[in-house]
Amino acid sequence: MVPEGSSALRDTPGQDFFARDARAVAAAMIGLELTVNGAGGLIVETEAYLPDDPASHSFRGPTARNAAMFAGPAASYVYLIYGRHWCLNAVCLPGSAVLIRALEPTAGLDIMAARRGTADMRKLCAGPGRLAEALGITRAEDGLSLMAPPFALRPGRSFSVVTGTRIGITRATGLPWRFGAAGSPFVSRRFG
DNA sequence: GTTGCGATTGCCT
DNA sequence: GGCAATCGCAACT
Repeated sequence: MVPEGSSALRDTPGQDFFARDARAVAAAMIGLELTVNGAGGLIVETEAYLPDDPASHSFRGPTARNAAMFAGPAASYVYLIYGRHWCLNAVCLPGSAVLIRALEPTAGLDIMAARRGTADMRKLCAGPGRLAEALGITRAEDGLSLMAPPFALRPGRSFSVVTGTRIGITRATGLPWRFGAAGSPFVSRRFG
């Protein structure tokens, strides 16, 4: 029996896994192992963004940038932030997505260290921009399915899930839509 | 056509 | 803790 409030998935996520409220998906993604061309790790931090959410890129409807957010469940949504960092999302129901914010590195450590220019495991994938850089994600991956190569998502480890407020946003602050693996040293910021 | 700014990071004090 | 970097997008004239 798995304790309530913890993550545990036995099977590889299918489209139905993503076709749910983004908050439920964000919590359920904690503990999954995500790799891109063999490099990646366990998801330890996520955030949910919804259609009627002022902080979401989809808030004002479809645009050129956010098209992937309306491409259907399990699509990736990759965007550039501050002119320098790529961020990876998992699309859920139309106009909603889960920002993948941090991984506990488990696979392809050498290539991720080379891409990041550091071997510090704690900083390899701690933050959405760092994670994308370590996995080699750019605009080229925008709109691709997370259920097919180069992506791979499969059961990893069960964690107790904690929540907090989303990071770095200026609108709709205060909502507890950030999810993390309790006690993980690989998150971008500690949970209060 | 122009302008303001962002779901971040790394370097500096 | 403060702040510059850097550019594509979307809002606005």
